[in-house]
Amino acid sequence: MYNGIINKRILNSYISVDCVIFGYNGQELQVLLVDRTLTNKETGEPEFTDLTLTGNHIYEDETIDDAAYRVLFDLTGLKNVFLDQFKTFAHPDRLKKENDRKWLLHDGRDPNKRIVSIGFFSLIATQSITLEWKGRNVKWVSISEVGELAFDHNEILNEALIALRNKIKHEPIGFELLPERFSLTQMQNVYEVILGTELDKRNFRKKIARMKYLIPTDEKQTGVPHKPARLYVFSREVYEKTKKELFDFTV
Amino acid sequence: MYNGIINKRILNSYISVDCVIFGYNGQELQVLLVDRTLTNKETGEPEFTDLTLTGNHIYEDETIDDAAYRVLFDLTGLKNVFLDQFKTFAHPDRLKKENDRKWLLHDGRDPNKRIVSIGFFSLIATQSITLEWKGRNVKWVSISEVGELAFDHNEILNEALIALRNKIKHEPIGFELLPERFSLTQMQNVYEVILGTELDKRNFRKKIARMKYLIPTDEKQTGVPHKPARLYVFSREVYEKTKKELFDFTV
DNA sequence: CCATTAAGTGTCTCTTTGACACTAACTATC
DNA sequence: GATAGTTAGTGTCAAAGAGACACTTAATGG
Repeated sequence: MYNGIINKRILNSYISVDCVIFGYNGQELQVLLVDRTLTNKETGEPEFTDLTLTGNHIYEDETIDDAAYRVLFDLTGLKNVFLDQFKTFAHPDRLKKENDRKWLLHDGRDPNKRIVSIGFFSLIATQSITLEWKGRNVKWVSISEVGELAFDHNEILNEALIALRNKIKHEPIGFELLPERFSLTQMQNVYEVILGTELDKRNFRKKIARMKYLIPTDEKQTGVPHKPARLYVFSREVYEKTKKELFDFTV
Repeated sequence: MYNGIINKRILNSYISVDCVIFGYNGQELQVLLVDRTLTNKETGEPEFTDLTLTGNHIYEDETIDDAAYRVLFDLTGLKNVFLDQFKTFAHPDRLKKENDRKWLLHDGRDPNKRIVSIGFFSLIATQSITLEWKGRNVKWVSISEVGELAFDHNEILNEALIALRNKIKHEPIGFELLPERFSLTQMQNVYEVILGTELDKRNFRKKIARMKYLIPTDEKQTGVPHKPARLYVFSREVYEKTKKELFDFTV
């Protein structure tokens, strides 16, 4: 709602992108977080530690998408990554947590300066990366185990999850979290952890049998102590050909 | 894709909201545009004229949503308006059209300064407003008749349309474009013009008969030269109660 | 070779979709 | 006040999709 405003100075702000990077470890949906530890300049003792999403400022000559791809590339070394701009955050108080103020001061930044952040979410196959980012520690954290994050990053993460859930209901993006070749059980698990539902195996397979862009290969799992699953690949070409505007206005 | 960058100066920018305001005149989907005419300071002659979306800068103490509601309120006088933040635009060249440069110079603004714009779309019942906005001319233009707009506003409008089409497939927002009491035929027309499809009257009614939040009233149309239609109202309470997470991952 | 484990498969019922055509109720005009 | 014009409102059938449900198969490990 329109609540009125206090002063009429026009907001002039740095612009950053924040990327919510989702991964899947075979069991759970995870998110990649940066471990931020502030050491006291005099004593060298760690003063506080917490976790943030990964983000960076946008440069002057750069598009928003380029900035997001750059953040992802710096962090993961990957270039062709699924990325979706889902929402922009600019609440006047979004950097006002005590630790955040300390951190910004430590970085030489003005903790009273508002920063607008454009939120992206990304899906990556966790097998494909090694973690290192500008000397900071990054780690995978299961969605269910994410505690309090810096800034407004809990809000950004929640909105990203909502966007992800909505998107996966209508577009085939689950495979982005899986290796190039994957089994249908893996795919089903991805849907289950994202949507938080249990799905019936046979019904799930009936459903995706209609999706012609999931192509069975001759390959099977190896080294598993049970019947090995057939592996599938996602065909973007087939997908682009077969997708149509679907008319469902459910709800 | 990540194309590299030319300089590494951090983007510092004004932030604006741009609102794509959709309306419905009983026949077509329309959008509210501002007629921008630049008059030569010396001769008083109009130098050029074009159309823009409605937008404004965000103030320092204001949330993004507040700014968007403020823009809408200033333009329409309406306070409880459907509003949806759909995408943020900040391409480095987005203000680089010739007329835009002239316009910015005329306003005393730096035409080389990049401005980040947060895009919203809004649905309003056109009957409910009278048009006046800061002395400028605003007018309804049918979607099919929108020509070239200022800045990157064609792109913003296109993205807004995509967002609107996606949203109306899954959430009951069509009534936002209609008077408080509306007929089912009106509702069907709204879906048809937004989705660009023809719908079967009986099937449409079967479908929305399941939507318990469309409540028939005792009232009927008057003054129409044919059988008068029953009027319905949308019940937000019923909607909030009956909506559930639907599990459809079609496509 | 036996136990364990996950893969893979079919049927039935119920709901939803989509195609299709006539009667009802009001106004305007003659 | 009869008639023409116009849109409202309604039901059925066939095809497709959703959802519930249980057994056999193929690998490994001991």
